[in-house]
Amino acid sequence: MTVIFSKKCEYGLQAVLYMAAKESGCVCPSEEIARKLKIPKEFVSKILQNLTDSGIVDSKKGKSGGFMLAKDPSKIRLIDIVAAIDGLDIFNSCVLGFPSCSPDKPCPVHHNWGELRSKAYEMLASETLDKFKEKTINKIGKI
Amino acid sequence: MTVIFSKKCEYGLQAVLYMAAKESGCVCPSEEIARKLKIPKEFVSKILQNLTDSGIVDSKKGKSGGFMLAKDPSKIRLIDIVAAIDGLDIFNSCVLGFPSCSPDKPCPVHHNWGELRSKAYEMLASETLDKFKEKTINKIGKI
DNA sequence: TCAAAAACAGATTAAATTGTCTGATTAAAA
DNA sequence: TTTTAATCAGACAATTTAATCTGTTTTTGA
Ligand code: SF4
Ligand code: SF4
Repeated sequence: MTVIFSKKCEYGLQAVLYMAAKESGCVCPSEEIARKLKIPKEFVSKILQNLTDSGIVDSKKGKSGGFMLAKDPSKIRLIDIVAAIDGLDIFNSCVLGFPSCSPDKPCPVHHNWGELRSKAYEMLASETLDKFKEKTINKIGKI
Repeated sequence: MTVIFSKKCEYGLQAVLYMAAKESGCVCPSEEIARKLKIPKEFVSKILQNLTDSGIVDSKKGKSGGFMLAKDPSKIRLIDIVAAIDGLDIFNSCVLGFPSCSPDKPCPVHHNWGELRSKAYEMLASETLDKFKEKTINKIGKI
């Protein structure tokens, strides 16, 4: 059951939050991330490779290599990860699945849903990763 | 790309809204619903059979048969359809996909997301189908 | 009575998503 | 210099979801 984001996106968000909670610049191998978040290693590795292409994370090959954030946490928002993985189409789509949403043909829940979409976007766009550090540590456990 | 609900659920919601927009008690064959909503006939038929089992719609077999609402539109809420098809688990799940959500281990967006979930639930639970008639007609076209 | 049109049941296929594997390349450390 | 541990690329497998098909039963209306 999908809430909003694909598994790929959920794992990507979790992984990036995890990295942001560590000392800045420190290198995390995908094995560590997978173990801490209890998600498949190869999968998270693939996802982080994607995010590397998107310029959100950086990677270091070879022994004692791994992934790290490409920018300062204060420069990364959750919505950036969502945009890179799932895209931003959800924020223009209808909950009821009606095609061609337009203001002159509003669906039955248009007003409410439009507002919720905006709030959700705002939630993901207004704060940067550095704001989440403590809560991430509390949620995931010791880092 | 799933917004929140599965295709099954989206189609179910649309079909029920469609039926509620017609004169009460009138019979809609799945072919008509599929044509008007531009969704696969066999699929919507399956979904309405499910909703029949759930007691939300009723069916009439044989020639000039079809589906109809089992109760008065003022007795049906959108959340009832969601509950019957996708279930209500989304309203207890985390957007970030973290397991075991609990108040003492809130995830980084706990407060915001909790509020959005409640608002979404409210949107689907507070009004009954009869309130949506006009808007549905405007959205789907002449009925 | 009988042909047509519908729901219904259940099997099957198709597509998308999720997860795994293999091997190549790279770089650090022993 | 060689071993080890990592990313990376791309194929592959498994699972879930979406959609279709086949046939049966039921009912109406010609
Ligand atoms: S106008 Fe209606 S159909 Fe379009 S997104 Fe808003 S709620 Fe959905
Ligand atoms: S507490 Fe955190 S993890 Fe749990 S549902 Fe709320 S936001 Fe998600």
